[in-house]
Amino acid sequence: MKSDAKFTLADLAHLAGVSTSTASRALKNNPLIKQATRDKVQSLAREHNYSVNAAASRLRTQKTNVIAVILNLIDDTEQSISDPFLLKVVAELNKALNAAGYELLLSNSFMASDDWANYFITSQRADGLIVVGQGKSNEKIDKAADAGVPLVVWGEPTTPSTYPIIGGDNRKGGYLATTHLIDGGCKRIMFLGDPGHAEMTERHSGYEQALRDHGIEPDPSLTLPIDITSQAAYDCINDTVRQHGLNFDGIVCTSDMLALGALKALKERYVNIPADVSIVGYDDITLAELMHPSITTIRQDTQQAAQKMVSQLLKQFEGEPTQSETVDISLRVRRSTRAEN
Amino acid sequence: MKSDAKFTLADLAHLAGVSTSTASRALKNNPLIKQATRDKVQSLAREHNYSVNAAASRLRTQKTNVIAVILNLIDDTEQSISDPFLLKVVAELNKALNAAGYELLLSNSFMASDDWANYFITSQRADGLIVVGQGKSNEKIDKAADAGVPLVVWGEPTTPSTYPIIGGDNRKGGYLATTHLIDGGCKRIMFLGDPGHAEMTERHSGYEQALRDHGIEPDPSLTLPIDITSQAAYDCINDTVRQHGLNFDGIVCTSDMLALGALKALKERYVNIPADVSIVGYDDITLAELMHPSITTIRQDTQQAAQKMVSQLLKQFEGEPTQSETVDISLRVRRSTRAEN
DNA sequence: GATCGGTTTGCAATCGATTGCAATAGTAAA
DNA sequence: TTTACTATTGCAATCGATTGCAAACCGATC
Repeated sequence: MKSDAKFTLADLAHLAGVSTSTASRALKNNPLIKQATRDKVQSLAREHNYSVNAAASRLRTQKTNVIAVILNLIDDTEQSISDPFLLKVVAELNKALNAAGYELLLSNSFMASDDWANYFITSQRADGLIVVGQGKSNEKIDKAADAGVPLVVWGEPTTPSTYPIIGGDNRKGGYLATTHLIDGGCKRIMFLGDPGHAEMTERHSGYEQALRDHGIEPDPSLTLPIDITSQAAYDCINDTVRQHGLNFDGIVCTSDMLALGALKALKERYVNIPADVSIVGYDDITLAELMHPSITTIRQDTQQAAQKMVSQLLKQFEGEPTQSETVDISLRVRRSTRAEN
Repeated sequence: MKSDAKFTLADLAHLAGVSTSTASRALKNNPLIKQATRDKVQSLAREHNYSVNAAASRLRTQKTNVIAVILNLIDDTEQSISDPFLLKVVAELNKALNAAGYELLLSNSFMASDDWANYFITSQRADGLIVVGQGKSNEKIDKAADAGVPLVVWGEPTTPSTYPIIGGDNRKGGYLATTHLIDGGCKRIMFLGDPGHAEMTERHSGYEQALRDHGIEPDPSLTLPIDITSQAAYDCINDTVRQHGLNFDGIVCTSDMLALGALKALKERYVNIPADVSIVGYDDITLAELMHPSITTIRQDTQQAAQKMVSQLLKQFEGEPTQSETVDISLRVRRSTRAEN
């Protein structure tokens, strides 16, 4: 179409026969401006494909309308990047942010400099941060928060913090999963996850609580600390079975990806799921339902999560107080666990 | 830490006892400036956590160093957003872009206005676009390209276009997959995919070619057009088997997600994979290996893809000519297909 | 000491939109 | 016709960094 020299507000104003101030106000429907003038300017703008220069606008208003979303990956595990759950969260965030008039700048903890406050905020690249995943240390997050950066985290909501943390009720999740296995008749239930994560620690507490509530003393040897990748789960199950035989009849996994890895290892050994071993996953990724058997799991409402995160972030812009919040979780019973006895 | 009023280049320059011009040049290691001055300014900058105001810089230089990545989803299928493959591509793009000094603004075809040129480029939100997925119509892409937007697409590379398209050799992929099934003894091979996609059409051509090359006349009734979601594949296989029985012994799927859906449907009917029916997927997502049986698939090198896309985009900034490119693909043989006869 | 070539630095304009405040137009009342 | 307001509009400064061009500086040479 057209690709003339750039068409600025000044040009538009000139065409409309008004000043740039009027044009600017007219474009944003400022009631100071007469309706007729507004209509005229707006239609000319449309006609000439005018669009506000974001750089100039940001400079002047000191507002970017951009939120940086940081995937706070643990190591260079790569794997974590392919966890569908994280990406579902990002997709939902994208939606929620757009609905609120913000754009999403994607980043991750390897890429971004360590000084988030400076890199994103001081430099006016974004107005706030959403950190997906607490990681094993809160150092960078705390540093940014201390510097006054508007900030929300997806993680374990009960973690003491100066910023709001949104997440599922992980203790309850662990409890639900474990109880479900017990109800299905499991006696020796394994826990698979990375205790370095606050979320996982909580799930583990729920797990132990459930056992005790049902008169089972937790056996520490059944808690296996591993990275949250399916490969790690696969290897871990293989090792365990090789060394101790099938000394468990249920597994609580801290993510569906782990469940998939465990499932694979067991199937290859012709262990019947769920008859011999029942498995519960976490997150309810799409794949959970597609597996054979489909995987019983704890679903976290990612849409609600995204909305809460965005809302808590916006509150900070308004100077309102914020707080950590819990999103709904629920047990999705499928075929990888036995029906209640 | 500190949260004084903002610290600008002027402040920095003042501290260093130089002008802003000198300070600006010193920061970017401009050889015009004496080394000693550069060092001084730079160390002061570090000391005071100075960081360039991106908005101001962008306004002045007319360069944002941001690339918008648009997930060009078909409908509001939602599903497509959860396809791990697309997200893997985005992750790789993020890496490649960062390496080239760019940031990634994430968007999708529902969110962004229809006028990409205006919304992203004219408004100085980004310097260029990377569109992931051709979608069923090239309308928006063509429109943006016509407007002179630097642009790269992930799609079918042989599509005639004025912009570079990066993608696997889809015809070859379809051919490889089909040939592999034939080699394994399959006689009646089904093709599952959405013919609305240019990529899928090519894969289908490869499929037909392979059949003919092996003396099999393609049976049109074995080509089933479906949306690219596992649910669609699941339903489709169920319908087919219900209506016609198991009138096929191999399936070429245009994505691993489809393969998963098909696999599930067949397993539920106690069809033995691969003995009764062999399945080949496409994309080699992480899950492909974790399934039981693991899924034979066509792997597309996403890292290479991302690098090529970024490189083709940068070329446009340099005014150099560009061209569509093909990325490596390869057959990953796993357990969902029979060994060669 | 004046001149010259090269090295460093600073001046001032510029990118485009926004907004506080002043100015003008418009209307009704006096 | 003035006055008194109110409804509209415009002026000009501002956001912070960048850069073409001119100026200042430096040591060396004549």
